[in-house]
Formats: sequence, C-alpha cells, structure tokens
Amino acid sequence: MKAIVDCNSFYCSCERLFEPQLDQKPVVVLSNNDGCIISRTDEAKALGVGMAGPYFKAKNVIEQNSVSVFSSNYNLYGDLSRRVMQTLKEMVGENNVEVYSVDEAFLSLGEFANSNSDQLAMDIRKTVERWTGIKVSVGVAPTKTLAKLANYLAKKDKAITDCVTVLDTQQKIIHALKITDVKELWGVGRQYADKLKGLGICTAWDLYNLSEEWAHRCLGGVVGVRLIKELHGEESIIMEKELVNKKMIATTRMFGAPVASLNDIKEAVATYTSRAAEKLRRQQSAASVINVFVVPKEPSQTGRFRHGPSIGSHSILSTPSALTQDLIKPALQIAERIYEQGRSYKKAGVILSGLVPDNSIQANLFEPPSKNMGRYLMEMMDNINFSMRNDVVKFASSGTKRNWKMRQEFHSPRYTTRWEELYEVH
DNA sequence: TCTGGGGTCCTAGGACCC
DNA sequence: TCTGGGGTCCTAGGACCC
Repeated sequence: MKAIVDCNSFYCSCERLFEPQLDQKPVVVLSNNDGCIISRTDEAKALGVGMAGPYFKAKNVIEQNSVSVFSSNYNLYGDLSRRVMQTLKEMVGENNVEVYSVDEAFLSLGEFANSNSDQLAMDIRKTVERWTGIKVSVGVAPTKTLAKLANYLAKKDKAITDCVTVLDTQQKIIHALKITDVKELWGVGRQYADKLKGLGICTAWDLYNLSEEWAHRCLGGVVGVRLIKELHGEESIIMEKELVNKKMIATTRMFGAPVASLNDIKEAVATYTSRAAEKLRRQQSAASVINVFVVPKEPSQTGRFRHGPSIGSHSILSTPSALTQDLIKPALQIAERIYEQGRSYKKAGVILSGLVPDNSIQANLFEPPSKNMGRYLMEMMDNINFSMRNDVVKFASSGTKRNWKMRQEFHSPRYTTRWEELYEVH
C-alpha cells in the first residue's frame, strides 16, 4: 500500500504556527512579488478567495473580511517542511519516504499497512501534528494515483474523514472513482480535462473504463497508459529512492515594476546567476549550458499570461563550471545581446543545464592556482551568506540600487532560521 | 495599474551517420 | 544519376506537477 501525506494549506499553516490567534481565521499567502494567492485556509476559501488567482482581484473580499495576508517566506516554510519529513521518516523508516514536494510525501507502507491501514494513517496524521504543529491529510491506496485520489477525498470533507481516507477494497475504490470528477485526478490537467469532457468522459470512473490502447492514442502516449494502469491498481509510477540531483536549475523572477534600462536588466541577471550558482554548488554540480531570457511587458496576444513569449539565448561553456564569476560573464553577454533599447520588461531568468558532477575539487592539483582561489572564494561567500544575511557578500555586477527588486509587503520573520528573527517569548 | 517560480517527462522532427 | 532502411542525438514544444 502507498500513502500520500499532504500538509493542509501548508504556507498558511506555517504562518499560523507563530501567530496562533489566527487559528480558525482566514489567512492567505502570496507568491513572490505579491502577485498571486498561492495558499489559502478553508476560511478564506469559504469567503470566495480563489486559489492561484491574482491578488488584486481578491483584494476587496480580503479587506472587507480582514483576511490576514502574508508574502511568501520560503526560509520558514523550508525549515518546517524538513521537520514534517523528518517525522515521517522516523515513523515508517527513511527508505520508505519519498519527498515529493515541499508539503507532500509518498510513503511505502508495505507490511505496516497489512491489517490496520486506518489506524496507521490516523496515527501518522496525529503524530505529525503533535510533533510539528502542522496539520496533514493522509490518503492510502494500492497505487500513488489512487492514494492521491484518497487524499483528495480526505481533504474535501474533513468533518467526516478527519483528514484520513483509506481505499483498501475494490468496492471503496470504485465508489471513490464514481463520485470524483475526472479533472481532479493526478495527471489530468486543464487540457486533458477539457478534451475528456468533450468526449463525454466526466468522472474518474468513466476514465477507468477506457482501454490502455485508447489512452495511448488520446492521452499523451505512455503517460496515459500509466494513468489507466494506476487506476486499476497496477503500480506504474514507482517510488523514487532518494532525492536525486536536479537536471536543471533555474532562477527567474518578475520585476517589482517594469524595467527598461539595460543596466537594471544586467543587475538582475547577475543576481539571478549568483543565486542559481549557489543552488548548483549545493548539489555539487557544474553547469555546461547557461540560458538567459527576458519577457517583454507587452501583453501576450494569446491571453495566456503564463507562457507569454520570452526572448532568450544560450551559451555553452568550454568547461563546465560552478563558479559564479565563470557564469556571470556569459550571462551578461547574453543579456546585452537580447536586450532591445526602447522596450520594457517585466521578467528575467537564468537557467543552468547540462549539469555534471563538479570534479574541480579533484582537478585542483592540475589547475593553475587562480582556479583554486575561485573555489575558496565561493565557499567563503556561500558560508557568509548562509549564516549571516542574504547577500552580505556579492558580486558588484549584482548592483546595489535594485530598481527591479520584487515587491514583498507582508513578509513575516524567519522565525526558525535566523538568530535575529527568532520568535521571542516575554 | 495590479497575474509565481520552480521542476519533470514525453514526443516529434531534424540533422547526421552508416 | 540512381537512392533504403535503419540507427542516434539533440532540441523545441507540449503536457503535467506543486
């Protein structure tokens, strides 16, 4: 049996942990740049605050109902996430936990669940809450896709389920499929949902009854086949062992306000490159390809604001590198190349790919001393920036004025990861 | 006026090779 | 001049996830 453990309104729950007077009160957390609502509590949902909707559209409702608003505080959420995952590992064994996202983990229950899945699932839910203060929902079923379905049902009707749903018999599974809209299934997004609806396939049960051959033809090839198999209880999406290294590392941001000057664009690109290079060194990789892109301000013709047209170009490094200074140089050259005088831009990004293990440590002996200096410099910068304040030490090309910096008007303290912001009890 | 920031996998098609 | 039937590798783009 598989389980999925999913934190309820995770970012909001993290904020509430340090402001307990907000329990039972509506809370929302905004995306970077305070643009979208990316987490909301049940109370906010009941007021009609949309998920993943733009903040400005919900602003009236939010102000009229005194909804508490926070900018996203990823230092805090990341730390609390680690505590939740650690709890799960202690309960079912490290090797049986697959961290799927910051607020979700799959568990392989194996023999733990043979007799009493309900009891085990409830035990997990209660223990995580007791140890970390974070409420979670648990779904249990034979496959990951069905476990996700169970979890969806657990969250949908918390008063009845107490945040736990177990689908351990064929009858329960069939009933769950029949009462669930096909668009709620894991692996069915907007495009497929619309397509399926058009064909008269409305419930998960309707999809269950289609053949693998049909899914291969109409639902993205092998991806669709896996979905059908999973619904039938056949494990087709396997558990990943340990968190493997990223194959691509990106740092991209909207600007706080549109940016027109090349200088500001270059500062932003240098800053994002530094951040991406830090992530690169953290997983001990080096990059061989660097991609820089900008998104002009003009609204997209398609009306889809998300995947608006971006203008970018890439550069291939002669030697893969993890040193910020090696990456900033080509990044800035690309920025100059793609920038057009007279336009203004709302976003820029840096993507590192072609990642390989960073073997420059071993190569040290054979390198000129200047290269070794580069490594020491990086280590020192990373350590200082990690233990003190972000960007105490940075490259001059990152700038000091930061005209492009994103908006964050409602930021809470990093209670658990910065000494000077520790929660105080008087 | 104001709409995030990451990631993954898969497929099709082109370039190139023998 | 005629010209088959494989392979592989890479990239762009589409779909999905949180």
